[in-house]
Amino acid sequence: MKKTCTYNIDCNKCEIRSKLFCSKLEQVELKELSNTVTHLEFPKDTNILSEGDPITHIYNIIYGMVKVYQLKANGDEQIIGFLYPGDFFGSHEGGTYDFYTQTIVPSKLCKIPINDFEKYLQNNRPVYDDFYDAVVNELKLARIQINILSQNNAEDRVIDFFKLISKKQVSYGMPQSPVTIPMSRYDIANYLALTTESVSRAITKLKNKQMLKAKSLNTFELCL
Amino acid sequence: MKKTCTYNIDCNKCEIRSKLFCSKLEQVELKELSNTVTHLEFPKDTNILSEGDPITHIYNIIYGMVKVYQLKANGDEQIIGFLYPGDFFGSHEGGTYDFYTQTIVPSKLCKIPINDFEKYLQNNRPVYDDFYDAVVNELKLARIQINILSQNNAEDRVIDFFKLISKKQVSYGMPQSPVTIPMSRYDIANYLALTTESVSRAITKLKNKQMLKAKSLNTFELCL
DNA sequence: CGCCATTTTGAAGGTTTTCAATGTCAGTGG
DNA sequence: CCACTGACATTGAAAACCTTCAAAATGGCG
Repeated sequence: MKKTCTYNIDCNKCEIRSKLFCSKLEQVELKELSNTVTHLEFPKDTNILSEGDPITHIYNIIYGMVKVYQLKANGDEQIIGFLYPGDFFGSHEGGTYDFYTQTIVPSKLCKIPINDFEKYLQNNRPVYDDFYDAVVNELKLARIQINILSQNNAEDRVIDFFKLISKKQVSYGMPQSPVTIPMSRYDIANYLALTTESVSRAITKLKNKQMLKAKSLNTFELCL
Repeated sequence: MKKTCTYNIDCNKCEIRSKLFCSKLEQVELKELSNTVTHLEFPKDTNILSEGDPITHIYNIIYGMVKVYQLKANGDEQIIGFLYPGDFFGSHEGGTYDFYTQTIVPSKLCKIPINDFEKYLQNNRPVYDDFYDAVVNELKLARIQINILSQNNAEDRVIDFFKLISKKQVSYGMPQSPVTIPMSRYDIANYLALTTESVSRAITKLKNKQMLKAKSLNTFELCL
């Protein structure tokens, strides 16, 4: 699969608009926005942007999933979040992005030029408020990750990871269980600051304890 | 030492105003603010507010130091930050605070009623922008902590902690080194998700490696 | 000066990492 | 259609590191 672009978007028909700042825009603004956005389809494992790139766009996730990561001092990557449809990334970092993003499954993104976005931010207070709330939410998620990492027990971290994904699913209208894990064991391990082996062993133990039931390699019934 | 209150503040004479949103206020607003703020002096280890308390005030730190922590699912506390003079805490959580704060040394705080603060937020765009930047900065600090915690090596975490404090000192106009550590080994350990013993051993090793030179129990020359 | 809290040091035990090998699954080509 | 391949996941065993529990040392403060 190759990257495909779509122009002539009609934002009024957007399937995820209700979840985004766009829902706060006036009809006039929305019509205007339709002319500046691009829809992009990316295959799995596509880099969208890198730390240090000049900020040019805001990206909304229409479908698929994106991982966000930083590089640590030693050069290793550290995943700081997984983005679901309705999530966005790309702003509040000053002049350049301060993280990397990569699709982990085939994904469709909506790309808005930063200048247009800034305009709405300046002129439309509800948009600004919405955006502000999004940052606060990111902060909460970061602190949840801190709480997860502060447990030095692989099993507890993995349990928390499944709970986190379960909650994410609920907030995106999916069922609480079973949980679908599109990310690789490597990505889970990275997010939890463990090795893939430790994640694998923890999952095995949880299955033995009947706390997880594997429906497939990436789907689990939760009994936590 | 007991808590002492001061009224009749003159915000124009505030020693930390330049570091705070107040520097974005008009003279008229500042005069008005002077009538609503209170200055409070607290001894070491005083709880200022708890998770779940209704949001009533914004607190600015004039001098001293405050630790911010959350309670984990198991009831343990998890420190998520240390606040220096010029830092503030108390908003962007909805109706209630979602963390605990406690002084770790004798501290003087400036307490602003949330209603007054919200008014400036609504009416004065630079104040809002300033405040927004503060949240973004908190997010960056949270992600730094994630990067620290993702290293499963006590020595590396402790090194990063010293570097972090060193940077904090610089941004508050203090020298890069020596570093002064007002927090207890317990607090350091908690922030780093280690035990006090591990922190102590890591510091000993770093001293042996000449990477740290202890000038006193809480002051270290850095050679990192 | 002496007490008490905090910090440091010690030894044993437990968990994770590391390195290696095996197992599993999807996609490819014969 | 099936065997093969390569990426990913799981399992195994040894080593490394942190935690735990205990004891000694240090430093602040009355």
